[in-house]
Amino acid sequence: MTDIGPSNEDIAQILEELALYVELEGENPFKSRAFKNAAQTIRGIDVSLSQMIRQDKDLKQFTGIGKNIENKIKEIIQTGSLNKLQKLRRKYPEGILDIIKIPGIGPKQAIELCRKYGLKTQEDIYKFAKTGQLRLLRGFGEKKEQKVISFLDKLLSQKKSFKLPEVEPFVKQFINYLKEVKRIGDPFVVGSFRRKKDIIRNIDMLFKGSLEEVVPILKDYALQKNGGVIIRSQDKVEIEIKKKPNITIRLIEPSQFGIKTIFFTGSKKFNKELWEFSKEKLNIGNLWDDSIVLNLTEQEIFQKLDIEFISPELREGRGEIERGVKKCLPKLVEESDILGDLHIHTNYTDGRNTIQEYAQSAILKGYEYICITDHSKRLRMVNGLDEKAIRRQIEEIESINQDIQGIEILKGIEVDILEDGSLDLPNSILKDLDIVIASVHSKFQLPKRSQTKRIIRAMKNPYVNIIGHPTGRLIGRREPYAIDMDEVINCALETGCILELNSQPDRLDLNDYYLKLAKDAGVKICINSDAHDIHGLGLIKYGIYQARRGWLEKEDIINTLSKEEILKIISNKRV
DNA sequence: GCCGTTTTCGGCCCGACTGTTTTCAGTCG
Repeated sequence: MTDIGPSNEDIAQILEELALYVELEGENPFKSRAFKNAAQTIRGIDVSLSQMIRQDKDLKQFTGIGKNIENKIKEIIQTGSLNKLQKLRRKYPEGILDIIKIPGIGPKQAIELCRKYGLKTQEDIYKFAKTGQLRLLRGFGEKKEQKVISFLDKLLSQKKSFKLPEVEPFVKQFINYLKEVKRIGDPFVVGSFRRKKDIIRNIDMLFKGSLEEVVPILKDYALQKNGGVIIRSQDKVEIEIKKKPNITIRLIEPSQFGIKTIFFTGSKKFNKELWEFSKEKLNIGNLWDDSIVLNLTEQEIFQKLDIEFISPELREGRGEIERGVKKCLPKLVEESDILGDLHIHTNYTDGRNTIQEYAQSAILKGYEYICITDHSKRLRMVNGLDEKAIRRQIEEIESINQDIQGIEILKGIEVDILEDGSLDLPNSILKDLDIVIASVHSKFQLPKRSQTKRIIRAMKNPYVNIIGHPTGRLIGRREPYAIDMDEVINCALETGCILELNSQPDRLDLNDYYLKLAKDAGVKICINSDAHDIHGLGLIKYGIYQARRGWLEKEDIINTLSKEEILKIISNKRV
């Protein structure tokens, strides 16, 4: 029997939901955090927990999973859910977890809004706020009401959306189900998922097959997931599963598979440009429906158009067709080009593994080097390091380096950029580190002018090598802070500062658009995992996706270079 | 909840910010 049980991501989501309810219950806050930590750990594990349980393997080997959570995971895998969670869901109004997601409203106020005022969904809150009633409540006022309104204005107007890593396991499992269990021929994912966009609203898939053949299989699958199937037309079926993106399945004539693959991979803008191009090039009316492309594969169609094959990640209408015609598309970076990770948090601060453990994992990943970059002292909440602690860490790294084979551990820091652009640590300590990442972790609301000045001042410090997550966005939760990216890019070029592509799934910062801007200007990028445990090193793959969308080649990225070459670049800036 | 352990229970994430409750609770990073 093929694995159709809960994926690790599913389990992580259930534990996260539990964490929220535990918070609502007002239980020991550390309990809630334990569930969140476990969820985070599980996201990073690349073996299926369902499989591990079947093989009777011990889950307690993972940090953050003890006896209790292990039992909960077993229950999730065996029953698809958690009794405790079901009870809690019944205890509170359905929308309460969405209410907590509104910035400025926490568990205490969410409960009060529900219990006292009967506001049970985000829509309820929105209406209440719009009529000026929210500001009258205890703990609210005009400003807070406005904040709530502007957040919900944006959120309620858009369709449900998902981060790529959230849907990846779901899609994989679905394909596996079709191939292994049902032996459906060649399910093929297209659309934004194939283009590896950071946000996915819908999964598009192509099948060769007939409605009669496919629908019962899809219904069977949807049933197992408590979802439904909608037949939209003779060649289009949609699967709806709660808390997952819809899957749109299109049934394609085998002779048209190639051209439909291009069409449904998109993007719209790319399609329009390709369509225009084909009209002239091949002297045809409609590329999507012309006999000239029948029975051709996607590759063959590009050949026919005399265009170099354009990777799906590039198909956004940003000049890729023109470059394809000239046969000079970028040779996009691959994960195997990456030789090391330069942004890692250990248990000195908010990371969950030791330097030693990271080193071992990095060796297994085939890295030549890693750089340890814990937080600086201002971030007290995570035990940010002061000079003394850094000295201690430097000593430990040097001692490990003496004993360890096959990898070099570099000494670094992720130092906070303070409000005025000065740094949270003096140069006297920064100069003793191999790599300094400087990041903004506070005062996100500064006006554009001041925020830009702040970052530029940091970049001009000779010891700052990399600007961490340069726009500070948290996908779906926090907008990027206001900065003049042109100015930042220019300054990076002038100072030799490197911009980070942070691979955390909710950051992916810089985004694809800015990456291309930076690349075109000649600014170097560093793709980092920002790992908080050893499994987090694997997140680099999402950074790679984004890098490819941003046209990046191996040459644009510093951590494709050897350690010696990187250190040379850094010492150049310090002169 | 988990972890580490001097194996049985105490420590774990604490301080700044916000808006308004005027002396602080709730929220956030």
